[in-house]
Amino acid sequence: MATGSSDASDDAVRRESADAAGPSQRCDGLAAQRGLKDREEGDKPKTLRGKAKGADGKAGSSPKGKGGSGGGGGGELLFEKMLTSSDAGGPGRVVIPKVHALAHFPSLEKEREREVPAVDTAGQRYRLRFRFWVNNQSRMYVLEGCQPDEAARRLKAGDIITFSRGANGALVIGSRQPRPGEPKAVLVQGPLWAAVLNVAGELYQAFFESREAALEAANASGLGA
DNA sequence: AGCCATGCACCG
DNA sequence: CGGTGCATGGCT
Repeated sequence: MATGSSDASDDAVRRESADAAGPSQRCDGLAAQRGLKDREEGDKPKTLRGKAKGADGKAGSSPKGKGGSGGGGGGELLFEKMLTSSDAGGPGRVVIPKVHALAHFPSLEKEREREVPAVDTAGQRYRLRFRFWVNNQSRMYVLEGCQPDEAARRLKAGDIITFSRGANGALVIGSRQPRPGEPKAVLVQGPLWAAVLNVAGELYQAFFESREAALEAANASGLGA
């Protein structure tokens, strides 16, 4: 494969989808994000991968042993997801990315739905339903019954919901705010373009209102070419 | 080719 | 009229 060189430009510029009718929230400024590097299977800008272990998010490279977190104090982080407006808005249905659904939730090979007991970090217990919808020739996995938790935590689109496994194996739900500088792309509405910029040797992600502007900035920063 | 966000039709 | 389940479309 001869890809190689200018991968950056293609990967760097990606369009954010517009949410038809909504409060016109313009991004006139510049949202910067440091440290882009998650890249594994099907990763979406909206799906954040948890690499932080129990303590603060120190960017350490862990050699893949599962129990890395070891004693942390709270539980082993399974994955987290930034809530979309669909996740947070209505009936409390949270779409679970397939890879995580298959990895961390009970298999639905035979059942169409499965009850998943869960506890939040405050000790409140919830009864969630893990199920799937048929979509095209595949499946879409959804966690239902999240509304109480979303309400209790005042979760809105752009907030991050975390799924951990407690010591007893129970599913633990938590949430956190995106750290400053973390992409809140889901909150941005309207047709925007993003570019990865090289600013003084540090990588940033910036959003623009036109593809041209994004490309121009990318070129200027030295990553476009 | 596939995923997922979201709209919406249908059914209670 | 509200919610479930689905289909479509945008994006990777």
